[in-house]
Amino acid sequence: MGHSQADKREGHDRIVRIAAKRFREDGLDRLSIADLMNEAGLTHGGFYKHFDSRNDLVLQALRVALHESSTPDAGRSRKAKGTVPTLQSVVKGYLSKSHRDSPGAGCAVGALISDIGRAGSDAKDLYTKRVQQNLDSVAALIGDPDDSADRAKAIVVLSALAGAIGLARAVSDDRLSNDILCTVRDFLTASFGDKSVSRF
Amino acid sequence: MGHSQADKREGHDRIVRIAAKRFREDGLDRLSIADLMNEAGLTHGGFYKHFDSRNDLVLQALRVALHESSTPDAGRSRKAKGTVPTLQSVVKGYLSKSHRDSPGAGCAVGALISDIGRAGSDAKDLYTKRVQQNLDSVAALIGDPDDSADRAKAIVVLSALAGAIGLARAVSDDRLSNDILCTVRDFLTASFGDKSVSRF
DNA sequence: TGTACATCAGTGAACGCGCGTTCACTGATGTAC
DNA sequence: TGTACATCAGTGAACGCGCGTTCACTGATGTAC
Repeated sequence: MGHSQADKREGHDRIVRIAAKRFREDGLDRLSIADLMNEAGLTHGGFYKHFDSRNDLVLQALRVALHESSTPDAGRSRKAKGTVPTLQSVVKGYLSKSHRDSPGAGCAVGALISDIGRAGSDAKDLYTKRVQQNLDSVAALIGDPDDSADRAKAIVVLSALAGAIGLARAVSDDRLSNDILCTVRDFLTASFGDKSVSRF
Repeated sequence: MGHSQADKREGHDRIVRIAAKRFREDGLDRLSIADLMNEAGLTHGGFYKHFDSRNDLVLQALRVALHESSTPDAGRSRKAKGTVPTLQSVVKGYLSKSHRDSPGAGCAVGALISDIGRAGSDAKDLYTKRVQQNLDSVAALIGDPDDSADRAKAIVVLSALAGAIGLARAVSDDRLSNDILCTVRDFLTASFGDKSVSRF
């Protein structure tokens, strides 16, 4: 338990990273400061040496969660992360069982979709920027990010991805959950996967 | 403030309906029993004459929320509700601004998608049944609910609807929010709207 | 139809608990000389 | 290089508050005679 400046930065980062994970798993409301600090190996009193308030933490952790899960990477396997992403590889990773079962390490746009609708405007703004960036990335994978038809396709892809991962996580029937993952994955790769053969 | 059996039933229904609305607006965690009873015109102590516990309320209200928002109707305008639903009319209602802006009166599958993933198995089971029913309804609108290709299309439609309404609510940029609504609406009606010209 | 009585929906004070936040304190860190 | 001192990350008790839940009580309802 050091007291140096480097120790503080390290502790701060650890707290934020844990929160970024827990928020994606449990939503923005359920994580208590005592639990968080305990998980970080600290006591709850020190929290305010790092953050102005709980809401300050939410914003910082949300920023980190959104950052470490930029869509083209979220859910992709470690192996796939070294390679050049394609729409196929992104969709395959996003709608994988491992991504479904590890929301804390996955895409915050998908994991927090209902929560952000009820959150403050600062959180919504952060989220919105990430969605815009994701639309750009996906549009670039499909074709030309400046082409409005490709942007439209990207909107459809993002909506289908977010809806499918959410439904797959919500549903208690394993067969149905897997079915949602596979069906939407196959549909998106078939419809948008190949730049030259897009049917939309 | 009557004390008759009819009064009790009426009060019970009122409490559950208010909860069903508030849960869709604010999620399953934020509604307090005191607030709920107050909104129903009662005092908090009487709550346990109606429910075993808060979780009992959650389950009853979830059941009602899921029931009064079976997908083919959720979000459809009052005018449209009298007519025979088509995929077009359902999609149009679901991805309308009025549905986006009134989650408390809309589809619980969309409004609670993140929340149910973190809820208990009873809640997940109720939700899952509704999703299955919605898949059947949508598959019937597209073609044959027993045909696996039409079922696959229904899965895509439901995922896109849930993702689009969630994103449209989460995003703070009005232009983007409207764009998501319109783009996904146009895509779904163009791709699945006409039974004879489906391209998937 | 009228009376006596059991039931029970609704009331509001009270409970223990966990929450976010504050604060006086400790002791390692980093700096000035 | 060694010493004195200011800083400040981390500690843990304490705060007020709102939560879900319990309970003794009230008085209208519904029933038995």
